[in-house]
Amino acid sequence: MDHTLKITNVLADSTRYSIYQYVTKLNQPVSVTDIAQNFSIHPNVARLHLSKLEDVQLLVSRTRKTGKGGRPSRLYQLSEQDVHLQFPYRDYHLLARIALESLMELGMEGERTLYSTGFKYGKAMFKQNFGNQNPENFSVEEKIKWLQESAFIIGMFPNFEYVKHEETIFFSLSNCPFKDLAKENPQIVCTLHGFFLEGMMRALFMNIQLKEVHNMMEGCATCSYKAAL
DNA sequence: ACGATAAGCTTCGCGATTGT
DNA sequence: ACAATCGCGAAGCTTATCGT
Repeated sequence: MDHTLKITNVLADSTRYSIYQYVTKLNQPVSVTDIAQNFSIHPNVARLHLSKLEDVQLLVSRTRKTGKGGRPSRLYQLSEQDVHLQFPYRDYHLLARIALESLMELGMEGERTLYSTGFKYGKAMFKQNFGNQNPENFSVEEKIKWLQESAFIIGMFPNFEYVKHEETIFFSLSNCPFKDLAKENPQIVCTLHGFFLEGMMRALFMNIQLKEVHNMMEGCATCSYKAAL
């Protein structure tokens, strides 16, 4: 069967799609038992769903020795390989590469423009979703909730932690929407992503300063940031 | 080497849904 | 109305690892 058809077929099942989203958000390997418990389904069914997702390379699996004896359990996690579906066919990834390379040709000026545009788009992205609200009237916790919802819309699943006495928000991203491009040019793309995120946050927190703490391109499980309010 | 253990795999049947 | 397909659960089988 055509690979595209296979993917649509696999994701057409709502349980399977939910499992895929669950694994994406969790950003941790899951076992058949985990899925069975979380979705209240029989382990056989969970296994079937997971193996179908693996079949189309949305997930990959490996075995885990328990150290307790017994057959090792199988752990499923997100595939590093990106799966794209576009109808009709479009190649925005190629367009992004062309645009990025063109900007880099312009040197420092191009780089600065890239970052300021990223910032602008981050801010606009947030305002597009929640622009009608006045941030003045809301608590930090409520603002964080908005940020989280806004990030969900564009495929990021951040975990926020607000440390009140330090006036600081820590957060980590398990899924980078720019990962594909970041692999080719981590320095530029990750910085751009930082500016984009800062733009999003600046829509809510007027004086926020964002700093990258960990980067998944350097082998960390997530990208994490520290934002001083 | 072998038994115990734990987990995955296979097969079958049931019921619901969809297609002809 | 009937056939085909699919999701699901149960049961039994197989496989891989550990401890003795």
